[in-house]
Formats: sequence, C-alpha cells, structure tokens
Amino acid sequence: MAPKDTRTKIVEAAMELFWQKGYGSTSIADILSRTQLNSGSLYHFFPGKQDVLIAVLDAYRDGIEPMLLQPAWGGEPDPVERVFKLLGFYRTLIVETDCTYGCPIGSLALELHEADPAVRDRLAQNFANWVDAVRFCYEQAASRFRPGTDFQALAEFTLTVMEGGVMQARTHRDVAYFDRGVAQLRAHVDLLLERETA
Amino acid sequence: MAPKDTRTKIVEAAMELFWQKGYGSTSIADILSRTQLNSGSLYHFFPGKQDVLIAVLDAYRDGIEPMLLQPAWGGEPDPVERVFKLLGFYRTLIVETDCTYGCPIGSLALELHEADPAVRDRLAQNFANWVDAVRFCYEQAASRFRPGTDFQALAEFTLTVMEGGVMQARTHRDVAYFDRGVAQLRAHVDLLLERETA
DNA sequence: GGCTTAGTTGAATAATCAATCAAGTGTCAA
DNA sequence: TTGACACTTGATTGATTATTCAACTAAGCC
Repeated sequence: MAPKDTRTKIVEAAMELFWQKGYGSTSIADILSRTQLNSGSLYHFFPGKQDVLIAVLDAYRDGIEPMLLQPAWGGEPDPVERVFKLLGFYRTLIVETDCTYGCPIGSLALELHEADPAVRDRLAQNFANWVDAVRFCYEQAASRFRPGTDFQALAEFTLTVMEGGVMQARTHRDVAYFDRGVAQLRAHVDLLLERETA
Repeated sequence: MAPKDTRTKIVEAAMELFWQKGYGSTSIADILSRTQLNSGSLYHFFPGKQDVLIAVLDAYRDGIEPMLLQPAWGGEPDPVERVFKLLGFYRTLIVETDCTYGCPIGSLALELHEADPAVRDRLAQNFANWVDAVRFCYEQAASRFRPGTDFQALAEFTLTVMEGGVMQARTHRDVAYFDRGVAQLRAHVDLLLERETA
C-alpha cells in the first residue's frame, strides 16, 4: 500500500500539472512541492522525468472508461446521442475552466515534437482508444446510417472536431467556437442519418 | 539596412526554432548559435524572449498572404477549390516533413496555456486571419451554396479540420489521418453545394 | 579632429533545472 | 536480536536558463 500510495500521488500530481502547464514547463520541483515529497522518493519510483510522463499517459489510457466515458454519457441509451453527450462533457470542462481547458492528450501531442517512441506510441494509443469508443457508438447505430458509411473516418472526424473546437475556444476565450464546430458535426451526422427521406 | 538585418535574422531563426521545438524548449542560446549573434545584440532589439515571440507572431500575420495563400492556390480560379488547394498545401508540408509537421500557430496556441494577453491576442488574430481568408473563398461562391449557409462557421470548421488532421497525422505518423479528415469536409461541403439536385 | 549614437561583444550573474547519493527510517521475517 | 529490504531524506552537483552590463567598434555629422 505504502509504495503504491506514493507512486499514485506522483502520477496524479503530474497529471494535473502537465495538463495545467504542459510537460516542459512542469519541473520535478513542481511535482515535489505539490506532493510534499523529496526528490529521492520520486527517483526511487521513476528513473527520470520522462517515465513520469509515460505513467501519466498510461493512467489516461486506463481511465478513459471510468473517468471520461461513463460520467459523460450517464444513462444515455442512444449511441449517437452518446457521442454528443461526450462532446457536451468537454463543453462543460471548457466553461468550468473559463475557456482555459485544453485536452491533455492533444496538448502533449503538439508539445512533444520529437518525442521518444515510447511516448509517441502512448499518445497515439490514447487517441486510438478515444476514436474506438466513438466508432463503437456509431456502429451500434449502423442500421440508421447510410449504407457504406465509414465509421472509422467519422469517429476520427469527431476527434478532430473536439480538438479543433477546444483549441479555438481557448485561443479566443469563447465557447462559441466550440459550439459552432459541434453544430457543424451535428449537421454532418444528420445528413448521414437520413433514413426517413430515402 | 544593417540594423533591420539583424532583427529579421533573429525573427526568422526564432520562427523556425519555435516551429521545430516549440517556444519553451527553444533557448535564447539556440537562437544565438543559429544566427551567429551575441546575446547583447538580441537584447538590443528585444527586451526579452517573449518579445521575440511577439515579433514572430506578427511575422506570421504579415506573411499569411504572400507565404501561405498565394503559393497554396497558385492560379486556381474556383474559390471553393482554393480552400482545398490550401488544405492540399498543408498535406505537402506534412509529407515533406515525414509527418512531423505541426501548424506553428496551433502548436503555440496549445503550448502557451497561461499566455500574456499580448501573445494570446496575436494567436487569436492569426487564427482569425486564416478563417477570414477561407470565409472569403466560400462567400465568393455564395450563390452555389444552400441559402442560409453560415460561411463563418464553415470557415472555422475548415480550420478545425486542418488543425485536427495535422495533429492526428503527426501523432500517428500517417498522412492518411489528415486525408480522411479532408475527405469528410469535402463531403460536408458537397452536400452544402447541392444546387443541381434541388 | 572630436561628439554622438546605433550596434556589438562576450564574460558574468543569479535562478532554475533534472538528477544523484550517502545516510537515514521503518518494517518485516528468521 | 539480527539482517534484509523498501522507502525516505535533503543537501548537492553540474548543466542550462534568461538576462545584464561595461567596454568596444564603426559610421555620420559638425
């Protein structure tokens, strides 16, 4: 218990700090002062700073289901609406942070240009998991979509809309940029759902 | 001539370095070694590092027309095709950099979380200029679009697709992610252009 | 020749960075 | 009681950071 306690304390603090200030601008000292630990303890569990980052990315990977998807779509039964519930969840994050919110994975993906393969793989894996979850939603409603709809592409597109919307909303400090992006996606999906018109 | 020469040398070097390594990871020493200048020269023209960043953002703002738009759409006359020529230009940048390309503005926008207002304003201005140029393209073809089409939202959506596509293509080191995003946008625009079907 | 001024030089400074390590503490099990 | 082990302490290292500054050069003007 004791050993894992320290480890998770470090990972949780690093998760928040990397999200708030980015990886490069977060110092080991930042993590230590927030956790009230000494450097020796941190370096007992992690060979170096990059390994803390890897642990953080693994934590996001393991937490997507309980910490993002389930809270986001609550009891929503309709799979397509679940996608937009998820986007709505990001909207509340944007609003709650006064339009300061940035997707932690997206921010790290853009910050770490020449990243180590171990880091890059985990970033890609996080994106892939997100896309998989959304694709699964769309596929559950496959019968309502136009035949031949590419659900993988549509799910990637949904991620694109989320990331682009978050980026613009934060830069302009205005949720409306996010909202307009989601509205465009909604129109796009609605056109792909035209069963009754056919 | 001589004074301005040094200034632009610094701005051009910083432009490339910020694009390659980001703002935080680029040191003044990096800029000095690339320009073969001494620190005193740099601090003669710029009060501090952030002022170099501001000059870089101003350079992007002033360079969007001659350095991005005109090369991108060459002699293309059709305004809608110009938008996709622009996206095609980003595609070549992605390919030429082995899927390492990141939009300099987008990367800086995500990196600089708690940015100075002077910096944030310029980032927003750069986005706004890009969107304005694209919106102008769409508006030139207004008669071909469905009545009531929101060209501002469509142009913002185009920026979203570009940024999201670039982000995913780089993270997965695969242009196909960018291509699929553009294809989705193309389908979206085509549906908005259905004149002949009406 | 002198005066001014814009630009340059490059060593120095103080802060901060990731990382190290020898000396400790506490907890087991034999 | 002893020894092994996991973990902690915190001062320290050496590299790197942005920034400063007094001295210097060169060019233009009177």
